[in-house]
Amino acid sequence: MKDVTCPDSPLADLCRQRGLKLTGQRRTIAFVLSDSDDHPDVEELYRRAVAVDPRISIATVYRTVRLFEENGILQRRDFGGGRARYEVADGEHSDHYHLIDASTGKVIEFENAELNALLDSIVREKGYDLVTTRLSIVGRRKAGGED
Amino acid sequence: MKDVTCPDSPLADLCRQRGLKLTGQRRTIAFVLSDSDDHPDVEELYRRAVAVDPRISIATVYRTVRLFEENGILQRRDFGGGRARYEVADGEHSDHYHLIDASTGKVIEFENAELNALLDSIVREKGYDLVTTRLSIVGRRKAGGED
DNA sequence: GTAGTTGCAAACTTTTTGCCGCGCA
DNA sequence: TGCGCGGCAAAAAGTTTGCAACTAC
Repeated sequence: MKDVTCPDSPLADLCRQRGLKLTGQRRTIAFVLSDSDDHPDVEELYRRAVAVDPRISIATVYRTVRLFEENGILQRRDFGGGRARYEVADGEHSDHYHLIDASTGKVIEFENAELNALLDSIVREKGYDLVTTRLSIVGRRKAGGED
Repeated sequence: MKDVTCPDSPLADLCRQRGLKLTGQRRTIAFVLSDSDDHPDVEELYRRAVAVDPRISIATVYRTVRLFEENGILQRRDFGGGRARYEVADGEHSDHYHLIDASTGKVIEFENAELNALLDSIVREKGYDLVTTRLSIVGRRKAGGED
């Protein structure tokens, strides 16, 4: 009995496109991920997935997250703090970066074309083609800034 | 009996300057670190330290590395691969970045003034003061490059 | 029908911690 | 001499895996 606990999602489609079996658990995890615009770690992902369908174990979340990463569906990020965090890989080219608030740990995403170009030229000059950039800037809110 | 297993080192001095007790183990670890220009993880550090003085436990390496980090002597880096890696913090301002060879995993350090300036202005524009930058670029050696 | 997937619990890996004797300042 | 440090081994925290049952295709 195919007992659908949650609807399809863009990530579920991607999953099919890559020829991966779309099990109930994967559909759920894909749904949760499609619905997230932050950078959850595995435990947080597990919490959200269980809220949708309690028949998911954390081992499955780990396995799925790894599978999705290997298939270019997810990207692993490391913001310090010991646990891996994940976000949807937005195709080859909307490179974005992370500004981390030093006091709150909050992650702010941003893009910057000039930065893209500069990084590209630096790497090229050293004889490499740019594959991925991982940039996190830790910053402290300037005195006089709004709360 | 003060039984010196290894000489003082720039990091040992720094250690004293911060008012930290300079024990034999710390001197050894400081020595090993001063002597390293790569990015060892704790286990590698432990291996190198034990080679100098076998009376060191891995717990001490963990404790020392954390202590040094808290005192701005070391910086923790995350190149993926699960374990934290460390390098000597070169004072406030010789910010440098890492280019990681996608095929070999080799880490190439570089500096770039233009990049420093651009990052600084980006962060400032968002109302923050730059504290630290963590930038790793993964690149693949261009076809036709030397080996 | 079958190969691939899941849940569970146990194993593993990396890092932290409690306790007590010891060494640095 | 006193307070903090280090060794040891056990515990925590995060992640992976073996196995038998199950499910998508």
